[in-house]
Amino acid sequence: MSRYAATDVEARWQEAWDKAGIFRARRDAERPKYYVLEMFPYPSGRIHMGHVRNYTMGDVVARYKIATGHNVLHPMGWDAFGMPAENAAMASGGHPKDWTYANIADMRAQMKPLGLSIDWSREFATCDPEYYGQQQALFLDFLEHGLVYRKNAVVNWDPVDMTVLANEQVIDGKGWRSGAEVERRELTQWFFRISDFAEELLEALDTLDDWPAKVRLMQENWIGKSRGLQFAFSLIDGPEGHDRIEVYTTRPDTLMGASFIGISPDHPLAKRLEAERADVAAFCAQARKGGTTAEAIEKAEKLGFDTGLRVRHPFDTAWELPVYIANFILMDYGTGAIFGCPGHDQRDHDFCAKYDLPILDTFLPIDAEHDIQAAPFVPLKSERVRYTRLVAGDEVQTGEVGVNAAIDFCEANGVGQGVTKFRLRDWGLSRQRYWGCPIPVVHCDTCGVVPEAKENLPIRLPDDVSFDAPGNPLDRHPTWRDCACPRCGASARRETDTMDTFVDSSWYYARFTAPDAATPTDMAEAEYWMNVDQYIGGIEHAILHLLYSRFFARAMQICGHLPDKAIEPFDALFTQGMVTHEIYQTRDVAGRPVYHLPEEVYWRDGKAFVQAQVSFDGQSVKVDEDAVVVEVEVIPSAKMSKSKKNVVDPSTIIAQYGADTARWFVLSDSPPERDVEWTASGAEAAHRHLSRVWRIAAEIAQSDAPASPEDETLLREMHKCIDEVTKGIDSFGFNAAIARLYAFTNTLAKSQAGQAAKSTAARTLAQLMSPMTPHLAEDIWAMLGGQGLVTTAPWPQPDPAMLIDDTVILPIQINGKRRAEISVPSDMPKSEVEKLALAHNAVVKALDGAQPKKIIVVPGRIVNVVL
RNA sequence: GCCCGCGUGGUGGAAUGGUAGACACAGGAGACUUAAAAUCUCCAGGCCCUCGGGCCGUGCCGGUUCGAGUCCGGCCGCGGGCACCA
Repeated sequence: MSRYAATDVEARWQEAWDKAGIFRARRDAERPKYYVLEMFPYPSGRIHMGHVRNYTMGDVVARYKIATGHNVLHPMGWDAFGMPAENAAMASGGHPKDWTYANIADMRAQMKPLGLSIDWSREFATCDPEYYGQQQALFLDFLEHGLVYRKNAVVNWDPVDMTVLANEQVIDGKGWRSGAEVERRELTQWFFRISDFAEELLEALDTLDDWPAKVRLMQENWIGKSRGLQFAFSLIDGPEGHDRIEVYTTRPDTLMGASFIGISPDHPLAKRLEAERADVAAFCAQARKGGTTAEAIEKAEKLGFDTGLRVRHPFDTAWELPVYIANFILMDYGTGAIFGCPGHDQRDHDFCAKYDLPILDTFLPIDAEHDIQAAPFVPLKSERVRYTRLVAGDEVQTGEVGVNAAIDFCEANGVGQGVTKFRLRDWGLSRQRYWGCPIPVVHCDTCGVVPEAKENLPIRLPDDVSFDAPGNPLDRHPTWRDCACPRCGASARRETDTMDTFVDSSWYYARFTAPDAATPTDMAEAEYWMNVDQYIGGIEHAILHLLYSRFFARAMQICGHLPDKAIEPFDALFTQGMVTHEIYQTRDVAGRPVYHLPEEVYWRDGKAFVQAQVSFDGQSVKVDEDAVVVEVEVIPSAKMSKSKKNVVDPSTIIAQYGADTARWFVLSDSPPERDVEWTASGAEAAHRHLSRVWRIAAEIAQSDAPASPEDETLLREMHKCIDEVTKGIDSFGFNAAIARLYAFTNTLAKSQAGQAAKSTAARTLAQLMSPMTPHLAEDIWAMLGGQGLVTTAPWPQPDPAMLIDDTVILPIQINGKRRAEISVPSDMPKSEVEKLALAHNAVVKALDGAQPKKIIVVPGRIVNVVL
């Protein structure tokens, strides 16, 4: 008997599926539709194990849904714009477009051998002009509907590379590429009005029952709804036009503990003073320095500048408070001004200590001493406190009640009003980059900012650009900017900013429903295919991508590009874990880590070793055979990265074992939402198991064993397996489903049943395995005379009668501890079971003639005798 | 600082409040073989044992329950998200 030759077999079945066209999705009113989507990849050039895991999970779902009679849409595309392409161009002198399309071709070639049930006829890349042209059309529609606007905003500006940097690209206050000190600069940028949807995006989270609670919570926190009081302090002798300072607070119950007013360096009052006074200007310049990252902020010293101005406290006009400009106050949250309450806030306490301002309390612990001068008293909102001053009254109550009472009191006394604020800010989409979707607007001297005419779309990126100088190549292009004003026809300039790449990924799922449509979507197709029934991807996109997509779906619905039902585009979301791998590390003489490839490491007595590495001047030099052997430090469960030398290339694995092995392994060892560690032995074991299944099936195909009493037992096991595997796949319990398949394989291997029963069992096993290991399943199915393709064969149904055993083994507990067991017919009435249990030796012995206090019989489960 | 999640054998993990450790990895013993590979069989939480079994055991302490890995409260540890957010 020959062995299972995975690679040949897999290529053959992929061809068969292709020929049969079974993954081509077409509208069909007869069958229920099912849209399964995995987050599309960035075309870096190589697929990695994370991709394999992600797309395999999607494929399991897709194939299962095909087998259960659904009309499945399972598309694939490329998130193809972005900085790596430009960086590669700058480094090697190529063109981002060539680099990107070459990478797409490479990755597609690596992906196809996985045997995914993808409808490749729908494939597109976001850098295709056909795609980004439709994105430009969407932008124009958004503009018309007031969903996008232009305003000045403070950004991280790299003065050397001459571009805006995302917060993630600012490290220690310096640009990640140039190393230059990042400046906060005000630029005119385009923004999506996502904050207008804050309330709706928050409330709709409650409807997303099939999303992970964790993701919903993260979005909830990101949107950051808060309720507080907005009111004004009147300014004494302020500059003209500045007679009050508006502040927002979530703790109005601390209003009587105010010590100072703080305003942002970007506050209109600060700017006014800055224009008039050199000392203020110097301070503001100092305060604006440094990035806006968490890290930069953490290190920055809290600085204040006393403007000399004073305000009056709203509840006591004789009470005057100083106005400081402070570097820690943000202009784009609340009103850009705060009142400082040192008694109940650590930062304000530090600030007041530093600038010698009074520290007052407004409430204290109920039954403990607290020295407010030494430290602020910061209770939880739910903690009960003893109020000591006005506004919330002087009763004992929780902070939460105090806040509400304070808002009511202030409103009743004409001091401000209760307001709701959100942390969510509008989404700045302008990027000073070449490799992105051009923003389709024109700057005209007479007409101002004018939307491009739709018939001029797509506004294509020029191919002839150079990356030899910093800044945006579109800005430097000799002719690309020149155009005619769509409104007056005079010569005008194109906008050279491109869109944030998150825009590209915010609507691709909708485009897949009609990838060739002449408008962004085709409503008939969208009506049929939307929503995505199952979306699968990494938790790292829990906030930005998923929130942006939710916003985009709403915006597209408003513009008539999506049906009403699609405002929440993803019905179910699954976030899968990473594929990790051990790191093998030694150290050179300077103590710096040296990493070793898995194949350099060998194991003895559970310890890992490599040939010694000797280092001269930090250069690691490998010494020859008879050199010292060095024990390696093994760091488990690490993210795969080239620099740590712990990357496993899927293509290598597929060449060695076949795709089914890789697919089986990434699903088998851990629950899908958790990380899974890739191990060579695990992969080998997976391969060994698949070969075994094939061998068992091949033996069955050639056997002529007659029917036997064992048949019934085997078929009962089979139906239980169908039931459990089906439930496992339905609930994303792929690892549990696979464990069940292992168990059933063992049963089948040992069974003495006849050929007919075994053949049925093996064909069913092939069906149950087909979502995970489709090639092997087809091969077995064909070998055992299955009709057509196993991929399209109807999913097996468990026979309920076969799921119930005639007899069950019932454990008997005495006082909750397992002491014995009895075998009883599964339909035996409780009273009979009780009698049997009481008659059992162990029970009689334990009772010692006494009556039991209580007997609990859980049919089919357990008996508990309480003494 | 605020919010959330998770702690089960040597390892990954399984277990609608009902026999804890399924299934697998690594390990051990054996069969087949001249040998190896491949394959197959068996063992395997810990501690005792008169070989029937007994005691302990799901991070720690307590609670609810006939019964808790699972529910509740507190602690310890690890991981994740957010954060000059007023």
